[in-house]
Amino acid sequence: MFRFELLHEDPSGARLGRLHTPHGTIDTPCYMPVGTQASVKAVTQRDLREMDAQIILANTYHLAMRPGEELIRRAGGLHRFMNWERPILTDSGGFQVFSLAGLRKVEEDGVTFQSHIDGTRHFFTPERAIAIENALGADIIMAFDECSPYPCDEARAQAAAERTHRWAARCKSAHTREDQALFGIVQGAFYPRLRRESAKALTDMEFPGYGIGGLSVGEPKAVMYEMLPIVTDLLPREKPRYLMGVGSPDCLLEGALRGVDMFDCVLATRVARNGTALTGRGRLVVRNAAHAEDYLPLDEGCGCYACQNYSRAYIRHLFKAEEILALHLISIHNLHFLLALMKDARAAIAQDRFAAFKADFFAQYGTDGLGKF
RNA sequence: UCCUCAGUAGCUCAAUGGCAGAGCACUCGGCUGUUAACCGAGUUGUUGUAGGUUCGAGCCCUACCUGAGGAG
Repeated sequence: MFRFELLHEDPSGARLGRLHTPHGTIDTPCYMPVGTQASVKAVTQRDLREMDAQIILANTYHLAMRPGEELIRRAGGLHRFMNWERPILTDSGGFQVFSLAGLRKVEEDGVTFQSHIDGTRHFFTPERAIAIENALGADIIMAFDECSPYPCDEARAQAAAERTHRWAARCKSAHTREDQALFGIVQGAFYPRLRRESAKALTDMEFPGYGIGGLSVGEPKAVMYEMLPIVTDLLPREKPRYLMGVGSPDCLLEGALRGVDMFDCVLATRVARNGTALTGRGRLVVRNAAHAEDYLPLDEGCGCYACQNYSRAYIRHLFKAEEILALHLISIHNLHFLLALMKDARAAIAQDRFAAFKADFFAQYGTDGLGKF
């Protein structure tokens, strides 16, 4: 049921592909909006359909804590529960174990941690994570991994990567639904040797797709860009690669250039709620006083609902007045911006002009992939 | 006309006679597999006015100004 078609490779190294899932197809490279708790914050599923989002994310850890995977199973699965008939990908909760710094203990069998909601103690294992993901019913599910921090010494990074491999094998054994594609996750922190070993170990397990994890955890972008080709060169060409948690406009293009097919990121929706719009000319902090009487749309030439109907001055007013509509409008714009950017990127790849497309984008965006000229 | 109370940052208010502060507002910065409509930083003063006491006054004394309440 799950199939990846590699349609074309641009001279730059960027790939054009198509993912087939039980709930529809996804053109790659793609940006996936994040709906951690079965909701992409501040927008409706109708908004997501209108901006042509082909797939969204949800999170295993959050949904297991609340409302609980059994409730969602009884509700008919995640798609039906949240009224999203297109593909869904669930993250395993491995990253939450890493980011919820509060009481947690990582052992070979699994991870003991406290819920950030009510402090109750829980034990997640690879088997438990997969059981939850099976209950939720997403089209693509992620293996339960151990994400290393930055910086991280080599011995610790190696231990985490090797444990991630053993857990990946356990996830594969525990996985029961053939209509869900289970992706393994490459770790290895910032050590080329560990990244290569991780890519190889997971490739040997033959997953239908591969996540690249443990990046964008505080390291300089140059370091992330250095790690990417080391991994993508070793992963099987005909399988999709998903760079987890990455999604600033510049990183999307730099990632695609290095052979990444899928991205997800909370950045677009988070900065939106904090008053910043992503535009072709860089980030626009629309909450700033400079826009009090700025009657241009957030991004000139943008076709999104917010830009077609409202000015920066109005949206800034809404933001300063703490009107919830501000968060809705900027979120719609930012998501639309990244989805449209990837659509344009795909068109460029199809015509073998991705390198020029990227150069043109950065010339307008006012930065290179490292965040400055 | 008299009595009482109160005047401190844009607002609401702190500050045993000993470096004039907080919250909010405002300004700016940050945000990358969401513990985030969040976090951080910064600007703002003839302490109502004029005198006096004191080594030193936002604070004590005098007069005046303004506001609120009360009496007539």
